[in-house]
Amino acid sequence: MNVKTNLVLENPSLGEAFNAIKNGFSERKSILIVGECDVDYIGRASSRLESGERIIILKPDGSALVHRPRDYAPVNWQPPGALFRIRIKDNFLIVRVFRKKENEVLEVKFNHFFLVAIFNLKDTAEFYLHATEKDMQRAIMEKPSLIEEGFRPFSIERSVDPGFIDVIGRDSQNNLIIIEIKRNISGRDAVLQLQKYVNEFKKDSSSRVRGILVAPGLAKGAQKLLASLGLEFKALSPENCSFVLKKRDNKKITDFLK
Amino acid sequence: MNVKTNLVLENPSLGEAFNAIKNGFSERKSILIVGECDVDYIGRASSRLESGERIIILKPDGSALVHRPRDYAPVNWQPPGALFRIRIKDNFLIVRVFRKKENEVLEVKFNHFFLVAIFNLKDTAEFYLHATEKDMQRAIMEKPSLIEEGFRPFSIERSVDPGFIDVIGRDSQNNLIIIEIKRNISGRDAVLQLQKYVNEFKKDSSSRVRGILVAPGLAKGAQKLLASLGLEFKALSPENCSFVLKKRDNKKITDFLK
DNA sequence: TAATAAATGTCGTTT
DNA sequence: AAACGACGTTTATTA
Repeated sequence: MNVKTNLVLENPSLGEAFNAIKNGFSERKSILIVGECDVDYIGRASSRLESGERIIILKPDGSALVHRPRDYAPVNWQPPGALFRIRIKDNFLIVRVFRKKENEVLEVKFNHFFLVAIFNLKDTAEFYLHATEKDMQRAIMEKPSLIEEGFRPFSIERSVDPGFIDVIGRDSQNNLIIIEIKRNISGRDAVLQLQKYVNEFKKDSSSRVRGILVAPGLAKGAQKLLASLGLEFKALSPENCSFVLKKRDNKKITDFLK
Repeated sequence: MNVKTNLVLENPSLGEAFNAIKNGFSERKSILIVGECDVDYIGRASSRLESGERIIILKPDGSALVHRPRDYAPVNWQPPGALFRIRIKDNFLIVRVFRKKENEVLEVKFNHFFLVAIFNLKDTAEFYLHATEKDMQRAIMEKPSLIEEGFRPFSIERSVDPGFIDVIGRDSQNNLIIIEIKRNISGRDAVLQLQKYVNEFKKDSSSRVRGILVAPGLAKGAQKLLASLGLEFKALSPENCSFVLKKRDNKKITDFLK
C-alpha cells in the first residue's frame, strides 16, 4: 500500500488534524500547521504566549518553530533533537515538544486549524556561504598587499595563549605584524582581543610588534581605544576578499544587485 | 465584494501561484510557500543554495524565511522591513526580497509548488517571558537574603562609567556590595565586567568594596580569575527567582515538566 | 564534555 | 542614526 507523500488539509477538524500530525511524526515528515493556539515554554527561562493565529513548523530532525505573523525570529522554538508528542484534552489539540536532557518543554495548544500540511521534503542540496572570516584570511594570504605593500604573511591561525591569531607576518622593515580579522564593523571588543595577542607577542619578541585590526569598518568608540593602545586599523571588506578569491560568481555582484 | 480571507492552493500551477502570492503582497497577508527552489543571497555575506524542497514564509512586516527540512535556523532570510517583488522568467517564479538601505538581496527561484497558502493571521496577544535577568534583579530586591543574611540593597541599575550595575547595597558590616547578575552560567567576561564596576567604585569609596557575581553557575576557567581578583560568587538560578516572585504559575513547574 | 569565538547574528535601549 | 549589550541567543570549533 502506498502512502500518499504529501497531505494538505484545509480547515481540518480536531480529529483530522490529530491523525495527520500523528502520522507525520511517525513517518518523520515535515509538518506545517496554521491555526489559533497558545504557547507555554519552560526551560532556561519560561514564557507564556496568549492565544493568537500562528504558523508552526515541526521538522523531521526534531526542531520546532512557532512563528507569529511578524518578526524574523520565532516567538518560541526548540532546536533539533527534541521529541514530539500529541494529545487531545478538553477539545484542544496539544503538541508537546521537549528535550529531556536540557529539561526544556514547549507546549502548543490549538483550538482551531486553518491548515495542516504534511510533506516529505527532499533537500540534499549544497549550501555555499561566501566571504566569511575564513575567506578573508585566505584572501590576505593570497594577496598580502591587501594589508600593505611589502607585507609577508607566514602563518595562519597561530595558537597563542589567549586564543588564535588570524594572520602573522612581517612588514618590509621586518617588524612583526599581528592581524586580527573581523568580517563586521568592529568595536572595542575586537580591539581588546587584538591587544591581548599583541601583548603576548611583545613579551617574547625583541623586535617591534605591530597589531593591525582588519575589518570593513571600525566603530567610532573603538577608534580612540585603538589609537591609545598603539594599534592600527586596515579597512577590508569581505566583498573585496570574495573578489580576490574569484569565488565562482557566474553573475557579477553588481548585476545581481542591479 | 468580499475577498476570501484565506487561500490554500495545493500543487498550483506557476500562474496560479503567481496571482496568489502577488495578491498576498498587496493585501499584506502572511504567505506560506512549499516547493522546489534555489536561493541566492547577496549582502553582508553572499550565499548560494542549490535546488531543493523548502518551506518559505513571507510575513506582512517584510520579514522572510527560507527553511530547509532540518535545523532550527532558516538557511536564508531577511529581517523585517524588506520589500517583496515577484516575477516570472523562463518558466521560473522568482520571489525577490530586498532591503535597499542595507543593500541586501534575497532571491528565491521556484520551479514547482506543493503548496501556496495565504493567511490573514490575527495575533495581538501578549508574550510573557519570565525569569529574565531583570526578574532576578527584582527577586533580590524583594528578598535580599538570596545574596546573604544582612544584605541591604539600596539601588537598582545604578549608572557608572562602564555601564549599569545591577544591584548595589551594603552588608552587615556596612561594606559596599556591587552585584552583577547573569541568568546563565557565567564566564570570564562576566567576571571582568564585575571587576570594572568594582574598580570604578573603589576609586570613589573609602570603605571596603565587595564584588559579587550572581549567576546559576560559574565556568571552571572563570573561577581562578574571580579568586585572583578578590571577587565573590553567589549561585542563584532564575528558577529560584521566579519562585520568589510568585509568578502567576497556575501549574507547578514540576507538573508541567512531568 | 566544556569552553571559546563567530554570526548575513537579531533585538532592544541609549546616546 | 550609531553604538552597546543581552539573548531561552544558536552554532561551530577546539582544548
